[in-house]
Amino acid sequence: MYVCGVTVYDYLHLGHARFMVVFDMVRRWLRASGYRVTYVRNITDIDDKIIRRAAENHEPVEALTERFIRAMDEDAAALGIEKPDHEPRATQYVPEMQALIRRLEEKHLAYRSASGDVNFAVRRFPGYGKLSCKSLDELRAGERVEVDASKEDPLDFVLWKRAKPDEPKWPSPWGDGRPGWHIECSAMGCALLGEQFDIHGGGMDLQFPHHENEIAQSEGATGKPFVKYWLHNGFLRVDDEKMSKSLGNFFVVRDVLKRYDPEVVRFFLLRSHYRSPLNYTEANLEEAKQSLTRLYTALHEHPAAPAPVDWNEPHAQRFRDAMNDDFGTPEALAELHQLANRVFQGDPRAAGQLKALGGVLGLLQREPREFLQSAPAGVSAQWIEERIAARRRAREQKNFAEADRIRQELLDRGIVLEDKGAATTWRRV
RNA sequence: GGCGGGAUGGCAGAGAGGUCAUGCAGCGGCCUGCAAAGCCGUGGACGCCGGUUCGAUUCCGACUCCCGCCUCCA
Repeated sequence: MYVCGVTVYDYLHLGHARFMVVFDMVRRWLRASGYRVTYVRNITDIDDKIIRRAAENHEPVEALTERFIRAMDEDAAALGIEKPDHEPRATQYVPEMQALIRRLEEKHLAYRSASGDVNFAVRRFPGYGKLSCKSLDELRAGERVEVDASKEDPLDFVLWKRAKPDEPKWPSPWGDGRPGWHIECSAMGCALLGEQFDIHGGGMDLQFPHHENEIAQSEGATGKPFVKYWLHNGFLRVDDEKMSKSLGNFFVVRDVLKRYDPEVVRFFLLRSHYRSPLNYTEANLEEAKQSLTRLYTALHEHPAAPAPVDWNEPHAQRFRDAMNDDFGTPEALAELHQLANRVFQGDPRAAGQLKALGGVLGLLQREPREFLQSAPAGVSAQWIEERIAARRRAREQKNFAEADRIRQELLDRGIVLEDKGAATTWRRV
């Protein structure tokens, strides 16, 4: 499985988090289903925006990309995203890209333009547009952007860019330059997974032109079908508009994680189907938190020993059916709630299933207490225990006014108390 | 202009030709010193107009509205 990764010139935003969580889920489900999965997620570490940002910062390109790759790794790990098997960087596969471009030249699918770039000739590749259901004559290239007059067809895309002054460059048969954006995925997918592979993923917006171009490059060069299944995740929206850097309405993952537990964010992202648009609002995140808290509360009250999933059990069967039907995580999560209901009703086996099935989605693996008591701002556990002890003394003396005052004092700091008979436990709001 | 996707109860969000989504919120009860958590019970929905059908929110057609892509974008 190959998934188009991130161009590393800034911190991850929630849209990145969504595709990374989604394909992490896909990989986990395929693995749980018994498939051997090799997961490749590339890193684009050379492109116009990176070069521009590095220049603005007065730092070398490599320093910029290294910094943001490290930041990406931290954010991804926080969200419970497992490392892919391979994370190839574009700059490490320039020879493979050049070899691919040469094959395209031999097949007369690529040409050098007057500007010195090497372009792909879309009109000479018969299937162009088949993935996105577009026909070349329907597309309006240049309607919103000026077209390079040296292209044979306005929709031709660049494979190799002629070097400009003060930009990173590699020697090549076509002179010094650097690769175009689309060629890297064809080259790296081919290098790591072969000329044909099963699954290719990415965001909706990559379907055209990026993935269309990948097909043209790969199938043009090899003459063989490139990918069996294409998966495109829906967008994260803000106020019902696409969230993107160009619109400036994006939320950075690390900012969101200052306010929400990373597992809540993961849960929020899996609550809707991967192809649906998902609206980011404070209220939705809050709701995801409540919902996940209920599941952890069930595991807290009835601790479950680690155990494999019992796939013969009805809840697990429905969970599996939901996941097998195009990765239906909303229904699968509903099944988790059904199990939590069973746990609260006193079914001890349900807790084990709940935890095991949660694990399949990368959820519910923490100590419940740790989740329920995570990050109350500015207070220590000792102080909380001291207040609880003071309240217990007040209650013993039937001084309920004082007991309630202490409870409110804690609530004002985001701590909720729960009396279980004589004992009192606490959790964050 | 072309292509594609969507409209579900207060909110989020699944789904199926006629019996429950699920969670949060609401309401009644139990538990509790009072709460919280939990339990029991409960109201509330399928954009609009036609058609097919014994029956459609679920199928078909028109309409309205929303969103995405056609430019870098997850």
